[in-house]
Amino acid sequence: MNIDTVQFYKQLADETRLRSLVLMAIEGELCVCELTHALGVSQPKVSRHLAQLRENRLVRDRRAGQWIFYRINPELPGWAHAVLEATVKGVRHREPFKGDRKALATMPNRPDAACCA
Amino acid sequence: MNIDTVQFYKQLADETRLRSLVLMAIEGELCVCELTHALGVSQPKVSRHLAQLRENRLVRDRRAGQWIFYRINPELPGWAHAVLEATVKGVRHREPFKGDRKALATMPNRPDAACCA
DNA sequence: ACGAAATATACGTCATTTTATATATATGGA
DNA sequence: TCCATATATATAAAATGACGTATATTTCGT
Repeated sequence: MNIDTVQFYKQLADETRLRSLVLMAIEGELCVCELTHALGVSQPKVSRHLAQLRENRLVRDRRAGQWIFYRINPELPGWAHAVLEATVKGVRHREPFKGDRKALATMPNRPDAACCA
Repeated sequence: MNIDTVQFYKQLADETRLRSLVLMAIEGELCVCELTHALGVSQPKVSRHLAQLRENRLVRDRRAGQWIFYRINPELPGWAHAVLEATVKGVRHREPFKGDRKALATMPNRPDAACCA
């Protein structure tokens, strides 16, 4: 797959998008409400940033009933995957990324991506 | 070394800065006039972006006579180096990065970083 | 000390990006 | 059909970022 390098990095250059990407890279598919809860930001804010990630093809979405699950686009070029992997390794034990996973883990009534396929 | 992740990616999210970083990652130390020539942009533009990279500690500078040589900061955290390496591997054979190296190679009166130490 | 070359900074302006708030759309269940 | 939940979009204001042009600073050679 092809991708503009600067545009790719512009997507990583925002806290909301970066935290969403790191969380998806670690946890796999996540729906908007899970991301909203994990990051502790407003729903429109998450939604807008996810739309931007989708437009730039960093992520893909899938509707499952009332939920829409987002995941890292598996068709990203190899170097982009490598960049994301290196980032995750480097920052996953730092804040706010660490706290995001904790908040996600304690979320009540969490929809299960696997069961809604 | 410590670095803010979003701030790091903001530095990569601009064409002039990204081209400069990729060129430095491949060629090693470069002075402002070499970057100006290679990228084909104005001197103040290059200088301003290099200053920003220095302020965010992505690069270090070294004065050698009338020239100031910039290089990737070797003290960047490992994951940041990995990100840069992956990027270089992925984009070095694409434009404009490929052309930047060609323009640098054909630059007349190029100062030699090694001889000016 | 003076001029030339290399580099840095200041200023005003324009374009892009992000945000909050409000509202619209879509889905599922009663 | 009606309501609740999940998600998306519109709008306008605010913040941020990049740019060209002009000028300042530093260093070297004479």
